[in-house]
Amino acid sequence: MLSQSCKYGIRAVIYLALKEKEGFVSINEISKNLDVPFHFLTKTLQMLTQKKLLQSNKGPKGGVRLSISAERITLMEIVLAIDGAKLFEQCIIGLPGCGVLKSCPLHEEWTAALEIIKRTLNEKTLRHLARRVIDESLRITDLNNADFLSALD
Amino acid sequence: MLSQSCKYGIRAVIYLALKEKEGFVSINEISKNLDVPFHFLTKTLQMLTQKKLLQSNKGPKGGVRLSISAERITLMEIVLAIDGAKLFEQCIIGLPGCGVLKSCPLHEEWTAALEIIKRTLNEKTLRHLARRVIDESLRITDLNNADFLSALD
DNA sequence: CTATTTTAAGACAAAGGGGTCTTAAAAGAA
DNA sequence: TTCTTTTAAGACCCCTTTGTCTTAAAATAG
Repeated sequence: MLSQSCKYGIRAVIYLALKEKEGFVSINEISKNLDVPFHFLTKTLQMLTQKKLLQSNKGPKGGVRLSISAERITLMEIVLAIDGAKLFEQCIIGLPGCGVLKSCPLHEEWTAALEIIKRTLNEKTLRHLARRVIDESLRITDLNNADFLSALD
Repeated sequence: MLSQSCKYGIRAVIYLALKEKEGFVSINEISKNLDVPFHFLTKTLQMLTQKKLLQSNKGPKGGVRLSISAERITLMEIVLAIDGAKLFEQCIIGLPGCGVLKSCPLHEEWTAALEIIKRTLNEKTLRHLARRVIDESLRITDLNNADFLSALD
């Protein structure tokens, strides 16, 4: 469904949304708290930086941060930046031109499921998700957010 | 979403449902009509044979056929036989234990989309899909079914 | 029995994703 | 300036998926 890169990336930007007020956050901190491979995460976040969704700074006090407010970034923007649009364009059984030319026998149902997914990704902003993590104590880490959540503010 | 193997497999079993009355169909015929790599398809269909969804026979007049009537085989059975259940068990952002332990902030929406997909796969039988291909002239090949459809009966 | 047709099985190659490691470059701290 | 911290970039490896090819085994046809 989503690539590993994209999964890590989503969790990282929610993390950044949670720490929005703190400015630049080092990728090292993110990778440790989310238990995600450092260099691999670095590449993914680089993509987001190149697409202007993040800003980065080198050196001490450097790191990455959201380039605009968390409520103005949707999940769809993150997914498109990392995985591209192919997920939303492919026929479930791989027929080229399905939906344009004659469709496959699952086209209708697959389109309906995709619509839910697309709507969710378009509607949910990083602010929404960060708020859920705090208010409903949902999580973005393997175990518990407790360690870094308690240090928020 | 679905593996290439699974996509080929689904198209092949719909093909077999269309030719249900004709008994054993050679994999060579299927691979040519669907434009799918022969040896690769063979392995996938072998899996379906091992899981008793297909029957196979060697030699002249041999090939594969559905082991039971097309209306008694759901798409879900095909997908589970080829790709397994992992698609339905994984968290959209890869958190282990999501839904069991504390959930991720997308759990609710992802579950809803998955439900549509699961319901479709469980409800649609090979008979349904074959009928759609005929009645609504939908397709399971890259171009057009015309060549083998016209030779049905 | 022999030859042919077909699936079964397994070795192998190619490509991509995931992940690690090393080096470069930039920025701040001393 | 010099050292340290951090992102940037790229080489490299491993594993899985996809796909090809070869050989074996079974079944039919003659």
